[in-house]
Amino acid sequence: MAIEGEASSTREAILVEARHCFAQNGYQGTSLNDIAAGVGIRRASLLHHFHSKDAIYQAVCRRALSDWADCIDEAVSGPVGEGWNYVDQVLTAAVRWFAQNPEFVRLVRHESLAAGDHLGFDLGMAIRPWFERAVNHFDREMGAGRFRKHDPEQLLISGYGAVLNYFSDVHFLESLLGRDPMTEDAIEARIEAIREFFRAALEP
Amino acid sequence: MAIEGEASSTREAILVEARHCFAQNGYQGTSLNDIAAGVGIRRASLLHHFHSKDAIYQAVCRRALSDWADCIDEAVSGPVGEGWNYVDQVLTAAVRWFAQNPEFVRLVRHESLAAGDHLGFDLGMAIRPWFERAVNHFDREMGAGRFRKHDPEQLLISGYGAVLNYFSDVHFLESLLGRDPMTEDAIEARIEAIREFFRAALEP
DNA sequence: GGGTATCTACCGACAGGTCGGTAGGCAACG
DNA sequence: CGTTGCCTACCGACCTGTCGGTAGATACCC
Repeated sequence: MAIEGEASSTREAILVEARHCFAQNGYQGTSLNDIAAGVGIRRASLLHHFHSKDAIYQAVCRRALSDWADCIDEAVSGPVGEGWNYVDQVLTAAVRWFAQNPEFVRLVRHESLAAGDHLGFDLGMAIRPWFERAVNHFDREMGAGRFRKHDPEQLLISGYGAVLNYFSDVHFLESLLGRDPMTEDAIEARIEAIREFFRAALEP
Repeated sequence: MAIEGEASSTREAILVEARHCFAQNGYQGTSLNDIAAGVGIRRASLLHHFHSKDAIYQAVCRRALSDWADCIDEAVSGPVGEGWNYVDQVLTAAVRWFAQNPEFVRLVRHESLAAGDHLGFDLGMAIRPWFERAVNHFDREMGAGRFRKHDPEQLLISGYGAVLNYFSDVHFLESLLGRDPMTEDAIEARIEAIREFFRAALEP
């Protein structure tokens, strides 16, 4: 259920360890030896389960994306509400999920930074349906006067940046703030700040 | 003057090409051959000017950081103003500089994602003085009632994410939006959106 | 002639990937 | 029951290519 879990089969163990390595050091920064060592087998044995490094990476990405899709689907599963409370509910669920799955966030960041070479998947295309749905929702709400008028696309891009950055650049924040940004208290404070900030910008 | 400029000496050409490569593909994803090919010399000739890959990277980082410091120093060089206009002025200058120096942004992103291995420099420590200065400014302004009350640290972290992300994840945005996010019009729209969003959140 | 800048040639380390082979589980068959 | 054949999981040895870095020769320039 949780994306950062334990392993049963060797294949599972490989996926878990590979996600950890790729999230930590990116595709280029991870060697098959690193993954194999983490699992406790040799490199040749890795390639018995996956026929290439690329195949491992894509499996990791596919799994991560599907976990995330589950989170979003669950968050928006109920009836579409109106006004701040509904947006707040979805936003909070998403942020909380990111906080619990920092490896996913770092994987995404590495992927979207990797740029030209489409390694794992086209992240933009994958997210697009949710993005457009959210844009339409904001359009409706702003049109109905329940939110102040902003460009919904720009708003979502800002939110995406403000949220994901916190969990991907943990090391940077630690040295900037001089404290651990991933303690339970710090995360709760961050969630609260994001909510307040968006509420301030959105509520009429 | 501009960070993305041309070269006079070979050493300069190396720094320019290296910044381009490191920004595009990160430290691990850039080989000395890549840089040398871009400059038009052999790898061994690179190492005549810089005694190691690390030395090149650190020189690039030092230069980039100092260029950015110049931008900030200039933006806050005048007398410290009050209220939204002053913040708006500094914010706009910073965003505009990021828009003109996307390689700097990608360099920073790669660096803050690289995490454990302090390759170039401690970015958090380097930015800290400006960060604290900004926190104090917001504290004063909020205390004086000229801004709505927020946690200044959280506010700045949100802003940092909302701003930098746009220029670092260009490829992601291109496939998400289905259009080029770096055209002049798109950038102006982005700047406007960021200003409006922060104004909405800050102004009482 | 003494530097400076560039080159070719080379090195050891390590990358991803292949190959041949081994140990053990398991079902079929005499 | 024993043996035969097949399968999965794993391993060590090896391949090719690329990496960062070094050494020495050469060409040019003051």
